[in-house]
Amino acid sequence: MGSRSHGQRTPLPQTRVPGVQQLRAAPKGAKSTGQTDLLKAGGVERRYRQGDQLFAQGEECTGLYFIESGTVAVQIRTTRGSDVLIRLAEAGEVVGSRALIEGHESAHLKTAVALNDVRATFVSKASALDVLEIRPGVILSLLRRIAREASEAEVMRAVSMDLSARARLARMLISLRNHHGWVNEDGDLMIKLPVSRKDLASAIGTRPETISRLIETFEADNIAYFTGREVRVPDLDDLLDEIEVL
Amino acid sequence: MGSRSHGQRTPLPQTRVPGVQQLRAAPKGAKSTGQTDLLKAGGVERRYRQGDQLFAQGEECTGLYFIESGTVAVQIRTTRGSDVLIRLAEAGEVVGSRALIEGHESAHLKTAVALNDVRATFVSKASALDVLEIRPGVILSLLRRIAREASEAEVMRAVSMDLSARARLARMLISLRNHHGWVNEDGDLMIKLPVSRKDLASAIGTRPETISRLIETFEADNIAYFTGREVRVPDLDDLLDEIEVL
DNA sequence: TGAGCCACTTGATGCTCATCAACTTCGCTT
DNA sequence: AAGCGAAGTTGATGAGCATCAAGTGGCTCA
Repeated sequence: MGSRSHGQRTPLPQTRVPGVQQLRAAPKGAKSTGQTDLLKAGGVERRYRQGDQLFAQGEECTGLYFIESGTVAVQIRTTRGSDVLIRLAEAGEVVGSRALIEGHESAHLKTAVALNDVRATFVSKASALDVLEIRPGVILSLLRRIAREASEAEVMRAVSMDLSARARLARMLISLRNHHGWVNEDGDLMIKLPVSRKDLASAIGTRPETISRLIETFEADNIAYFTGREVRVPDLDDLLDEIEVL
Repeated sequence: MGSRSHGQRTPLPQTRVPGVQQLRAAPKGAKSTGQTDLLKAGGVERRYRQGDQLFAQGEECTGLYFIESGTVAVQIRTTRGSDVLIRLAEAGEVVGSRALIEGHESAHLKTAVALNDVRATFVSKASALDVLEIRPGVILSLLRRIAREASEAEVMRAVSMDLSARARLARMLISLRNHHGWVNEDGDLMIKLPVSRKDLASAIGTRPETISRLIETFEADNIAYFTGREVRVPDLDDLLDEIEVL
């Protein structure tokens, strides 16, 4: 458990988080890159209610989804029926890029479900490829996005593996802060969990019981207080101390 | 520990391996896609001896490396000085794609070192971007590669986490088979480990001591026999039984 | 040839977390 | 409001693996 700076409090916006987190710093949420607008111009808006699926494992890949608002969970179903949460895709991210990978019909390996009301721009594979053929700039921008996500996932995998469950939960909370965090009237950081504890557990590779017990220890250590799906973090630096920085 | 088909023996080439492994099936090693040849045309060949670094963490990203032959280890150095092996890049793969991500000077997050004699085509960032501007097909091909790697890493991360160390080692061996496996005179599958046990350990998120003990159990169960960096696998199906398929 | 170093092995011990089971609470339906 | 199922909590137990420590063997270098 490495000790960190522990200096001044850092209330809301973009705190320096070392390591992997750097990758997330740049144009993630915010508005689209401009370049990809061209791509989205050939798409249609789709809306989903909480629990709706954008696509399901085994279905044919038909196109890309640009998430405009809301949160999408990307899961994989194991042969034994349990769902593993692969990632949470937030506004500004792209889901379904596998559509572009394979030349011909290929099946989705994952399932994407809306965790709340979601607005997304769907761009069919054909339409996407058309644009990409004639507009190099667009695809370069898309490449950057996907390369970023690739790099992130690679590092995350390695880093996650030799971190304690406690540290992984801390990491999860911090990464949720970007899209699901705010500051309440007392100046405390608040985070609204977009998923159930079961999904939270599967996202960090542990079990719901363990999540419960970790919550217990977090509260005992005055690091984070959980009530339902709301989390209150009295001092962000204390939470940052937990992530055992890369 | 799920029981599998256990039917006929499968000697050398492309066995069906379920789950993640599917992703690797397609154009991985083999020859380049043709499209990327254009990209490589603007590059220069570089040669590295065992132990040489292609680039190091902290250095500026200057371009892409297409690995023509040999094996490259991509590592990340933690703040406490220990190296974590992120991935092994084999012939046909691309290393350093981060060069394209950031617009301006950006530092490598990882270190890439040659595990044996390596031949690579280096394409400077500027040169790459030039080609990409005018040849959409090229970038599309590059995009496919990176998207594939991204998807793989994402799934791997999730899958790896709730697998036993034993299963992860089995997985590692199977994935090494692609580029480091052959069949000996007795018809047994042989694998030449490209890394030390310490690196092997860090690659699967465990410790060298654990690797030792796992080897012990593998030998006790007649699954794989280790002598130095050579591994003999009497029956591939027995090894496949260990991976606790996705 | 021996000293030293590094990779690897082996053993003993304890911590973290999964598992199984029972119980509580919440949200939803009728 | 009662009843139900899913979500979450709590407790007891044990397996898996990290850790610390002490070896062994092979390698290089003086």
